[in-house]
Amino acid sequence: MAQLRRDFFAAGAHRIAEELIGATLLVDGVGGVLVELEIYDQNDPASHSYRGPTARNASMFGPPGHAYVYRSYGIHWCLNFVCAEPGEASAILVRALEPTHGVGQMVERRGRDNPLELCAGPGRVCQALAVTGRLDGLPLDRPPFELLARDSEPEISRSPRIGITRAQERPWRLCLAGSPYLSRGPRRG
DNA sequence: CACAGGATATACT
DNA sequence: GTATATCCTGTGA
Repeated sequence: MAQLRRDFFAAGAHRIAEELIGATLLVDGVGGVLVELEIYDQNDPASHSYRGPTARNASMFGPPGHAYVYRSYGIHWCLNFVCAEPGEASAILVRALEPTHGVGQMVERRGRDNPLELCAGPGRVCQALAVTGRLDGLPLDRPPFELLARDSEPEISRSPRIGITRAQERPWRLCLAGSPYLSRGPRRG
């Protein structure tokens, strides 16, 4: 598998997200296969970047190929990949992984061992991979991050995004079709 | 199934 | 300043 360079992200988030389903994400050697992603672009009322830069979302307006990590509901962390298309600040939210590397460490960090729930949800992914605000703004092609391109093209299913109230109709949740590691079933948005 | 937990942002007074 | 909403999850009913 080839390491993805950060200029891979200097394109539209929609196209990039399709190419990332099935790729492998590691943080300090711990991680797995990306099976669920959501797209947020600047023309999107549900995106943090919609109303312009703030202290929290500054990374979304920085160079593509970097991480945007934000605190969710005051408790959890959520990891995004910053993308860029002309005139936009867009990002891809990592919602679920299929655990493949360092499963023991993930179980230890999460305090739970159900493999189907280890990384099924954006907050769980960050807990299992020890992603916190200290990684906000860091490049994705340097340690502790590692992104490996997929070997073959998977079947992708699209559905509405989760946990938002605006622009719910946009089918910008991308899943690896049939994966049991999703944060929710492939149906029902 | 309902809801607490609690950072960050926005919309009000 | 207060109030309300949010890219969520574990716990207890």
